[in-house]
Amino acid sequence: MSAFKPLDPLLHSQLRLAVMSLLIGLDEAEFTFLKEKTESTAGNLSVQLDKLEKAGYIKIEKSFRDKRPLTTCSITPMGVKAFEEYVENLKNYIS
Amino acid sequence: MSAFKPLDPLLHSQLRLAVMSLLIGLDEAEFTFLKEKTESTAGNLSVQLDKLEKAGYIKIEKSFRDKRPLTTCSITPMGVKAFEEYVENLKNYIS
DNA sequence: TAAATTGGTTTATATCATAAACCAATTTAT
DNA sequence: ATAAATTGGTTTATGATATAAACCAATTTA
Repeated sequence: MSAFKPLDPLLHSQLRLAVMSLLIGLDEAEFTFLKEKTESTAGNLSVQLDKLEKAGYIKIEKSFRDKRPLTTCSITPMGVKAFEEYVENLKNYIS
Repeated sequence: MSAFKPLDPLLHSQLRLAVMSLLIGLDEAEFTFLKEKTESTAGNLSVQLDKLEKAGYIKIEKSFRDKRPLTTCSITPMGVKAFEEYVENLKNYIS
């Protein structure tokens, strides 16, 4: 019991975890919203969103609004599962 | 409320967190015990213990037992505080 | 006395997080 | 009209980090 299960390295990152934490409670979120909430730089956020998308944890949709580019993110079922598993595993470390 | 407070980078590491998690429940622990429990390599563990010690989070004592080197670790009050704060901050991310 | 084991440390490497630099388009100021 | 600033990002560079691999000294076993 209570062994230290490995923590998904993709989620064990402050910014990516914060993003997932936000997305899990929302239908979708815009790039700028995530940037504000996480207080990250655009560059860092862009890179980390890419990684989450490549892992299949989030979906990224690009469109235009008021002639401006608009990036919208949402968590996937895979992402939800990964997040929940990460949290479960983490509990062994902090309880 | 529920802002993403920064996570102490020294604790936001799987192995170091596991070590702290073990030490917080014990008076002291031997190197080999930590190695077994965390399923880490000796090299990795050695490096991470060094970092925790340099941060003042743990105390490392070296002695001999049965003519063999014996490394014993214990958490410091500073370490306890840092761990507790880390856990508190982490909760914003996973709840 | 050679080989294996114990209990580690040091070094090398590959990955990661992050910031800095950049880019295209739009809006605002002159 | 055009230059400067802003928006909404992406790409690139770099320094830190985690980890494994190599190493070392002493002891024990074959």
